[in-house]
Amino acid sequence: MSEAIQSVPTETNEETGRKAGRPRSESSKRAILEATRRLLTHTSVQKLSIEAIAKKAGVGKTTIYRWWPNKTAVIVDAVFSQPAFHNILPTPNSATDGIRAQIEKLGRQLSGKNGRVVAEILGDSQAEPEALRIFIETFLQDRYNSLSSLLEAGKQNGEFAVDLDTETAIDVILGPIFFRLISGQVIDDTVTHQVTQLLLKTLR
Amino acid sequence: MSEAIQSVPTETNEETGRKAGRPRSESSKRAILEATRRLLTHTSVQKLSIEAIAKKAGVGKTTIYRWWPNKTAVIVDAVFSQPAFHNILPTPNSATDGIRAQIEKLGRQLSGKNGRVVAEILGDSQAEPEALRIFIETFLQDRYNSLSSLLEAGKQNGEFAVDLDTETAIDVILGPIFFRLISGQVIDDTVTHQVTQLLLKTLR
Amino acid sequence: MSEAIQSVPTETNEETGRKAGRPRSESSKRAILEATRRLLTHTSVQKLSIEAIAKKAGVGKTTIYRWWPNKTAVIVDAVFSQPAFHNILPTPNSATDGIRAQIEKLGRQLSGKNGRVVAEILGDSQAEPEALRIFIETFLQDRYNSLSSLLEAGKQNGEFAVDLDTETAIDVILGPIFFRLISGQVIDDTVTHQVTQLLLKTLR
Amino acid sequence: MSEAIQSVPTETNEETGRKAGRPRSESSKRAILEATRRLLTHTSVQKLSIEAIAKKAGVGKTTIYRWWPNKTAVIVDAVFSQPAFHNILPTPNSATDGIRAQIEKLGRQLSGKNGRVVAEILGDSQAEPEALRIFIETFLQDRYNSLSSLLEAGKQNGEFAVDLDTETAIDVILGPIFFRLISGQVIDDTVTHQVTQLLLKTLR
DNA sequence: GGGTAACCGAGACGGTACGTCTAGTCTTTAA
DNA sequence: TTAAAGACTAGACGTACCGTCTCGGTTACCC
Repeated sequence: MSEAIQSVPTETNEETGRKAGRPRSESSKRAILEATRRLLTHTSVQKLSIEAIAKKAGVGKTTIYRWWPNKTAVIVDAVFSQPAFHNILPTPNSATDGIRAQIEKLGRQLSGKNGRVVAEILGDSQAEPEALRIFIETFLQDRYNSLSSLLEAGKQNGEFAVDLDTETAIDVILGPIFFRLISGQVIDDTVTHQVTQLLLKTLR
Repeated sequence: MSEAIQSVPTETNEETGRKAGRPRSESSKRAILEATRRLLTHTSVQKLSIEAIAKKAGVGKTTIYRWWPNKTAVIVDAVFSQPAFHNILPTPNSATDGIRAQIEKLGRQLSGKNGRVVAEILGDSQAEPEALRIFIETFLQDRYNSLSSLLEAGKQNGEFAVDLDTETAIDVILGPIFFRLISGQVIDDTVTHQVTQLLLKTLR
Repeated sequence: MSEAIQSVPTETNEETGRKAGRPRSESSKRAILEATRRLLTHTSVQKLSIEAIAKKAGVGKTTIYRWWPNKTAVIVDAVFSQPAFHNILPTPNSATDGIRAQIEKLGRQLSGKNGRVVAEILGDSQAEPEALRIFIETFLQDRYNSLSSLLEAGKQNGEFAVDLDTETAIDVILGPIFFRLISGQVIDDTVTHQVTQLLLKTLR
Repeated sequence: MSEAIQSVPTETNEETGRKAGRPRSESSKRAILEATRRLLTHTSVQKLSIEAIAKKAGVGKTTIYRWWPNKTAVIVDAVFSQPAFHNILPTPNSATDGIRAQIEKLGRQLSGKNGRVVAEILGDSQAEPEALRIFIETFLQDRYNSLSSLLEAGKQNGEFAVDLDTETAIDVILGPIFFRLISGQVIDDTVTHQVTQLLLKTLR
């Protein structure tokens, strides 16, 4: 999202590397994302309005529309740019451990207030494919790729069945957590642990 | 007021169970649900408006608000009252067969256009707990109960592991299908078949 | 409905003048008028709704519509059936005295809260000729006729100029009071007295 | 929010008197008033809706509500901004002539279709003091002031009685015309002429 | 005393308009 | 050229009443 390049109009200053005209205000960007996060603690994604964000951030609506295509994009940006949603995990000892770690991390990310917000974003995205695409690219893709690698590795080193279909396996791994999320059920360590136990049996 | 004794106008008729006043128009109800279904083939759940339904059904807005608390309730009613969504399955030969049948039926119900509509309803419900409750009661509960019974039976007759946690098992069974639904991936017979294969191994 | 012609159904009883069927409920009528009066102390004529009257009177809306053609008719009935609006004055000693009495009585009737209600009724009637007709017949006609008689008598006995145009004279007599009413100015004894003084000079 | 300092965006420009932001659209304003006038030729003031005006003018409802507090304000604006309602009269030879001219002008303004509209506006205003205030300021005040000046002048130069109460005199002058207006009687040159004849006698 | 006609209350019906809200766009001045 | 401000069209929201209708049920007259 951040430094989206877009067009090359009006020359460039050779020395400073700056473009002509007023530069983009980084403080406005920060204010918008911060305002969005704050507002999300009190309102649902659907009820959150661009106008409210603009007002809270002390920013014109146009400024928001200039940098993000729609409401969902702003929210996705605001939510998933938070450190808690970064998908960095230590290199695992085994594929099994890696998958276990992935599920548990996901479970923690989707629990509590944060989980609710993600559910609402995901819910909102059901109506508009473009928003869903952004959600997937920003949040889901990473998890998907990690799991894919782990599964392939596990199949090669004998941890998992060789004839295991990777795509299906990923559905079975991610599905239960997301199902609990969208059906309004609690997600906590006990739950993720039990799911993991059951699943790992399957993959062998 | 004064001497206006003249009978007590029978709040509710004890015998017939009828209330005073003009009775609800069944034809209006039908028109509303039918209009909703028709409009959903061209519009998304979010973009569908009560006003459009009223206009299409030739009905006053008030009539809709009188009988349903909100848009989602109307849509849930319209969609899930269709025969395709009834959860009637023949008594299975075994718990395994029963679960397989449930997954495949669910897969068929959530494929194609119908699936998209359900996804949008579910998405919409993420913002409002009341809507989610309606969705669960109307659609999910039945599937949940059926699976619960089948799993218990399977545990008793030795088809499934005795220490299997029923709730977790259900999450793992329903999760993958719903995950594909809300992440915008195709759901078809091949997919459900592969998921079923993988899962049934787990439950033993 | 169907076979309309046949027989002459019950017409009217020759002797008693009663029709067949349940007679009009006098208690309902009273309740409606009373409720209307009560509500008018808190609401303006325009904001007063038939539904509110029906509810307050414990009466079906149909009953109101059966006996009065519209809201204004009910209100006119409710307001002008009050004793304070009866136009009974003692026989005057002279035409001059009679007119003076008429103006002062009118002034008293159109002062304070009652005046406001009449102004609102009159205001409402500007939009619908039928309502205006009812207002004139119920309230204005009497005053008009009385003044007309007094003026004719005055012309005959020499109190007023013989060439005085009666219609114009009435406009000039009633006009000032009503003008103050609708332009929101106070109407009290001082005002009516001053108007009377000025007018009576004119008529000679 | 944080360090979003960057200038104070100049609430109002001191020199040009312009505010920040897009200025009011004069063409929308014209379209609204024009649409209102057109619609008033077919509908009564009460039945005229803001929605109809907005639609006819090709304007959002919000734009109307932004600039006028209510329906009556729009209509008063639309009606009384017409040249026919400007109160410009040549300097009269005498106070008597001046008052005669005022009455006749008023009579012409309140005759026919225009008169009906004014009556409806005035009627509507009976329910809401704010609307009445606007009506008085926009239409009545001018006439009132003119008459007041003429009467004072007449009293000084001996045309009228010195002890004449100005306020009462104005009530007596304006009253008859407005009374005919709101009681649905014709207003034409004959009528105004007769009223004038009668009144001018009084004032001496 | 049974028939029947007009009444009654309750309240649902198709509509219209309200005044508010938000979306996404447009137009201005200032930086 | 971008920013903030704020006006613009468009259209849905949920509410309030309108005047009509359709029920079950109640009188009061008529034969």
